[in-house]
Amino acid sequence: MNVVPRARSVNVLEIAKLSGSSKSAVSRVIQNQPGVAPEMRARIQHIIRAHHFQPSILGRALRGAHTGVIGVLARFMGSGFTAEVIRGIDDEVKRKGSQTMCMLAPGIDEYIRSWRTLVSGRHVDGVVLLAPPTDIFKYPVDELDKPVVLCAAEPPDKASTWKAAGSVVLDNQTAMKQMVKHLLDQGCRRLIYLAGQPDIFDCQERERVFLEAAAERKGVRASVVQGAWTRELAVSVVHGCLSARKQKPDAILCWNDYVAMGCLQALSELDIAVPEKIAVAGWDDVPGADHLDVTTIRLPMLEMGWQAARILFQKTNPGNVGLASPSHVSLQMSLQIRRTTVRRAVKSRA
Amino acid sequence: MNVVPRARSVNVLEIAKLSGSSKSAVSRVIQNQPGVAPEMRARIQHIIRAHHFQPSILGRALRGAHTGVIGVLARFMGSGFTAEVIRGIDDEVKRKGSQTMCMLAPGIDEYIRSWRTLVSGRHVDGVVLLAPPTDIFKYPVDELDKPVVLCAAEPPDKASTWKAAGSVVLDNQTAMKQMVKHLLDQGCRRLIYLAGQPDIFDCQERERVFLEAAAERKGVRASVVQGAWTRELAVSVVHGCLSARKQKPDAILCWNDYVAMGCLQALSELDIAVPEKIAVAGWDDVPGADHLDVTTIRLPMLEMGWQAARILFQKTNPGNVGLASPSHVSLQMSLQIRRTTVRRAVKSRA
DNA sequence: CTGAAAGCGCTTACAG
DNA sequence: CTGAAAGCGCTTACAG
Repeated sequence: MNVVPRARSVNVLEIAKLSGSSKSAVSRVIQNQPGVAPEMRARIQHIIRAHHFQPSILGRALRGAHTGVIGVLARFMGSGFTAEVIRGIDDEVKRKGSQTMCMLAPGIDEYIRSWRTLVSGRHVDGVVLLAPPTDIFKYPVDELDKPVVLCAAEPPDKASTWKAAGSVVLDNQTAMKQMVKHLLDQGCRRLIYLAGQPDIFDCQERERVFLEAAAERKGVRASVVQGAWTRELAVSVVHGCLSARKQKPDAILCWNDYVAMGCLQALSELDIAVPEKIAVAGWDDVPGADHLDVTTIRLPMLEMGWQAARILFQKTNPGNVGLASPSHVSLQMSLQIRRTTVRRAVKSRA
Repeated sequence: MNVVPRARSVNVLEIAKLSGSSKSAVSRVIQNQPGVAPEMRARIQHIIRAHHFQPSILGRALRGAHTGVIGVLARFMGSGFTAEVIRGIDDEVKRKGSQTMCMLAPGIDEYIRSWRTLVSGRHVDGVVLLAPPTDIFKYPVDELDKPVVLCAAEPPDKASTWKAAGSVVLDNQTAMKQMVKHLLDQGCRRLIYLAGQPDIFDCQERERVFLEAAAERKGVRASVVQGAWTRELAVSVVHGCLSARKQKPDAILCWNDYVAMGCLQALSELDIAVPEKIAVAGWDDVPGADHLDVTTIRLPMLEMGWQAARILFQKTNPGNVGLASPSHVSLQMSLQIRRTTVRRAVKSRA
């Protein structure tokens, strides 16, 4: 196959020739390094601008230098969560003059592969792992030479090679306690939790703290139901769940808002009054959840992204000593009380 | 700054040494090219597997060869549209054994910059431009050496340098005609269209075909209202719009479903019955639109992504002559009739 | 301050 | 079939 002659854009050598200097000088100017006479520096800068010259990231990357590109690895695009956190990361990355590159990798094998593509290919200065599959922690991280920040996940073993990674996590425990307290305050005593996929860190943690929070109060029955991962699955799971149990639950807490929608649909089909007979709550506060008046937990998705990018930059440029800000952040979520759980007299809706 | 000694992973030269051959042979094996003795080929393959060797995309890219990476440029992550189309692209790209890299670039300048990062950096074999700002067509495309496929956009001038680009567009005209016909069938005669951002191709086109479709029937008043780009803006725009007009509209068509939610909220605050007084329709069929029972237009987002990736591969590998499939595709959308527009007796909801 | 040279990891004519 | 060599675009010791 003959190689198509490529419309070559200008490169360092040409800039050097045009300015009557050398590649070295041009490179130093590009990076704002000393060692170039002021007049020559000005001349080179002029030529660079005149030709809209942008140094190739490839050459730079191959050489092992900074690329000005930050990688983000995510599993799914389906949820608003991924999209919104990426937006937060990108905000902050752009503010620093860098660019974001995202890759999608649902399964653990693809995840590892994409990670290698990004990192060992030296495309990027660092990587944000966004809600990685929990199996990721079985792989060592230290053989990789680029900084890593975890988003919505934490290594199980603090002593592992992962301890060098930064992290931004959600305080699931506090939020779940608030949620459970609210449901109990509404008079609910038989709680069901429709849990999410088991290979997601937040899902695991929420399931656990749900049971813990419910166990703190006497006379409360709490159980976890698996399999309702999507809205469609939730419909049939709720149907099955309610027909199988003698004693109906009086509250169903869902791992996300879409599942809550499926739950509401099933209850509507069964003619079960919400919230009178069964209270329903979701998680995430997706767009539309307020319009549907579903009680939920609001996630600070944008801030999660900002923090992740901030920490990554801190690791990427250790030069900026200054006031070292934390590399591990835990963010609070906020309970949004709406119609689907308010059973008491005081239905205060601001 | 001293360079941290990087944990070098194995490279072509090492594989060559280990197998007792040369870089050339290894490279040929990697690419399944002829010119290597069967036994040597087997030996090299064995070593490659044993060391989990993955050739660096950088070296390959720098040399101008295929990288197995497809670039996607998008403006926003906010809407489900972007996320879902990317998912479709990624599906198809993975099926071909390649990987997807996405970049976000809201404004035209960032868009151009990211495009150059992707293409002139030779990171990618080709690029999908997802709902680009319409200003993009002012920039020539032929100086770039990588294939391009447009998603949800078409160059205004078929004779421009853009004619080499593939495209997947939505048939806005047909869908809009169906929507307007449906509203007229429901007895509506005074239509308002809440239009989207003017630098988006689909928004421009839908605005135009809305007026065309309404003009086809006598006795129909149709007007376009600008500024209701988001759900929040929609609330105040609808308030303003209804207080300003003597004759109220009897149907409000919104450029997307979130805006329709804002519209419904405003009407609810004004105690205006939907659909009896005013019918409301959205566009996109986002998750939750069915639960809210909003009439809308469903977009084949996943298929849009599949098609874009298919066309791009066709351009990337012109070798696969076979049956050349089309490089320009127009996809149909489907009208979803729901509660917010059904004013006639026959309220058939399947 | 200045620039020639080596090298990052690959692929591809080219000569043997 | 086989391998040495050049080169993609950059950065960085190194010598002047």
